[in-house]
Amino acid sequence: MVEHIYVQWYISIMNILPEEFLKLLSDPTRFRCLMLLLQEGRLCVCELTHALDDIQPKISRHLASLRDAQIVIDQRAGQWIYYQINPDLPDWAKQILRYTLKGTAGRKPYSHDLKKLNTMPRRPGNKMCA
Amino acid sequence: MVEHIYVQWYISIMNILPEEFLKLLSDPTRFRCLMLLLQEGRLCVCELTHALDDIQPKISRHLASLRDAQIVIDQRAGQWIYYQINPDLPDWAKQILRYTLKGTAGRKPYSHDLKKLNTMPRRPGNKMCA
DNA sequence: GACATATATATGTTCAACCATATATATTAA
DNA sequence: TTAATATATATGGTTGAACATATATATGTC
Repeated sequence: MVEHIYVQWYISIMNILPEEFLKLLSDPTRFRCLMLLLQEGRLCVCELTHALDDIQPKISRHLASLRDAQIVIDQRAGQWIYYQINPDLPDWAKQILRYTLKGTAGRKPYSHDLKKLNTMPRRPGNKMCA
Repeated sequence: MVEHIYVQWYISIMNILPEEFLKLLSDPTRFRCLMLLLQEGRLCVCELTHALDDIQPKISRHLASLRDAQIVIDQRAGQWIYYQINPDLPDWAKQILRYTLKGTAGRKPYSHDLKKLNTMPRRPGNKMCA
């Protein structure tokens, strides 16, 4: 007699509200993380910390808010926790990310972030993470 | 010898930053206005005020911030000032608006806003504006 | 004057930044 | 195996700045 309460959970990911989605995208730190994840697929906290040249608690906190909203998902691999954009994101949300990435093309912090990531000395998986 | 300073102005509209664009979209009031403008093309302040069922200074102030960022443009017609989405917006920004609109389909405040607008008693252009 | 819109000021709330600390895993050595 | 240490990530708690709201008032048009 109470089963109907749980039905909603199966489509919970489809119910991300545009207002919530845009709110989370509107923070520069979160946005930069998402742009990198969109291009790289899968990054751990220390990689994002290095790429954005910022402090770890800050990055971790923003990733947590993205995870709470199910915009990203996390996955532990040993010592590292990898984040990636939720593949079950509704199409409209994926398209927004895709076009925002176009908007960042050749722009100030974004292209630099990607360069910084790719020149990171010891990427995780190889011994230690910087 | 100083002409090069002014060259930048001609492409100023193309230089809207994704971070600025998303920040402005992240406010519910501004976002609801934009969704209506996207569907209706051209609306005055009193129409938006009626549709969102909110107070005029609030709507006006948010429209001003959108205008300052050149996301919308305004045009006076008698006592009314009409707003519309800037047709010179870069493609990525237009696409974002297009897909956010999809995200609002059948959602709580948005579909109601459009109904409220279309059932507005005296739309401007016809005598008085409610 | 009546209506439409804009702006000024004050107030309230949200939220990001920061520091410190906690948890978890890995590594090394005894 | 256990202990000690290093690395990776997460979270509490506080502060301050940004910003949205509300009220009042100003400007502009008919």
